[in-house]
Amino acid sequence: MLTDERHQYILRRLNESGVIKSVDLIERLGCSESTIRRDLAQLESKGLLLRIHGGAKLNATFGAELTYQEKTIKNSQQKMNIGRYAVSLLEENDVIYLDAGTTTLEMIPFLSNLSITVVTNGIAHASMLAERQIDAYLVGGKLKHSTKAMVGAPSQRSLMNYQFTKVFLGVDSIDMTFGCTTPDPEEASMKQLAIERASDIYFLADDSKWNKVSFAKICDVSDVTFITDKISNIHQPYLNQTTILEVD
Amino acid sequence: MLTDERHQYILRRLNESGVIKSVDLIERLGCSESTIRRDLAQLESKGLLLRIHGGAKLNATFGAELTYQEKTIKNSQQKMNIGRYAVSLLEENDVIYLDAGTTTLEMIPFLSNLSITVVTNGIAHASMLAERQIDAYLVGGKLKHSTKAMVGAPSQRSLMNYQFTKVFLGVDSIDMTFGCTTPDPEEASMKQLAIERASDIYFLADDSKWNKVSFAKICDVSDVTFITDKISNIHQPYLNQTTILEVD
DNA sequence: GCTTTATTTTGAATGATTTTGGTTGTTTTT
DNA sequence: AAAAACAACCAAAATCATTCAAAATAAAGC
Repeated sequence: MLTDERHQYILRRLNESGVIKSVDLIERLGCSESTIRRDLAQLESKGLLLRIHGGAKLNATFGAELTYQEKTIKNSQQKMNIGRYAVSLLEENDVIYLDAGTTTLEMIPFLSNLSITVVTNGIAHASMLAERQIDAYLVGGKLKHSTKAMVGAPSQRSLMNYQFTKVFLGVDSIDMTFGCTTPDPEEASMKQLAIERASDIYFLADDSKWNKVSFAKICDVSDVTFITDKISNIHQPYLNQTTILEVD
Repeated sequence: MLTDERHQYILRRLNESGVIKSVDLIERLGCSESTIRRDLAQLESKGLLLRIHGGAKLNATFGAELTYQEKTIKNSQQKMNIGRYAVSLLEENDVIYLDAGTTTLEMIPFLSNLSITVVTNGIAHASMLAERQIDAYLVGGKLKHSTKAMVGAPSQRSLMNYQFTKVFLGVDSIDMTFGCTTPDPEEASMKQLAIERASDIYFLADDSKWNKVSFAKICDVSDVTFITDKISNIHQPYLNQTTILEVD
């Protein structure tokens, strides 16, 4: 990984979130503590960020927005944690399905050097997998512009050619009574089909997804396993009805 | 491989991803470290990129915001002309196949606002088509890392679901007696299959592709129509045996 | 046409420079 | 006081600029 790539990643991450931990950068970028420390020192000397104990934060000129940013930071760090945890569930020679979506995208940096095969319906996912030289198959079909995902009948037919050991899906909304839902019915169909093609189904969901309902139903909460954080926010009844893996 | 071909490839990769590693270029272009270094130095002196330790990045003045089209103007007038000409052949409601590869990529900027449907096996193509909100279908199958193209048996099966009005293909080498050839047999198979699925077949080829031979044969020169420039460089016998459209 | 002679391009070798990951011991936080 | 994070340093690795000879290409002459 190039120095400039790291710098850009750090700044991007910082801009969308406001704060970043060194340990997260070390793990996510896959380089040593020294390197990250040097990166942060260099960026600070250019006035692009302020170092704090344990990481760095945005230059204080944007002070007013900090509260909003602190929210988004959590989301993006959360997603990374969820991604890492999801990958830790994998075993040698697994064949997994990676649903299109930003949360599942966070799994890919952790997939390098594992002997697994990935099937996905996300263009961004495919591109990232190719760059990291991970064995991957892409589901064919109609390209959905807004999410760069493959959906529709041909995609579903294409998906039926495969059988998976584990399936990782993103989801928009989770509700105890209405189940898992998402705005686009065609995406919901794809997810349903994937669910039928493996026994281990994982939904990746940060805490913003809970207690909401969208248009199209995917499945009931009792059918799958959730990988999430902030289990404290989740209403008690969920815990009895579903399997929830908490990411620390 | 010609100097200009390398330069164009470097700039294209740069436009796609923003940064590029020297080692990647060495491996992909199959030439020595010195050559790549010289290339990068030359392109930097023209102000087309900025060298960084380990590779190069986009010139900040070009910025990420410049459209693909604008950047291409500086880089490769030739291929852009070929792309524009190819698009001028399209009619309302055409269903076309766009082969993966850098030359066919040049068609996409001109496709906006046409009511056509595109099928492709290139990840980069799909991404670009989605950004421009062009109706597109992606062929499923195995992802080839180096070219980000879909190849192999599942892709071929996937391709057989479609029928096209026009097919646009890239090609590595053209020779009057050996026909059209390309280094990877699997890519050759994909092209062959596409050829069978339409009556109007166009090969996009700048003048560096002529009078060369690669490993895997696609078809004879008499079977297809070529879109090219610099017709003066092309040996006379070609003109009798094939259809060649010259781009001005 | 063919051969010989410049010119350009390329790849390898050298040593200088930069980047990197680990180690040390110190400082900060809990 | 223990754990985590830190800065400073060092040696190994990667990348770099420079040089030079071989190879490929173009030009000139026959």
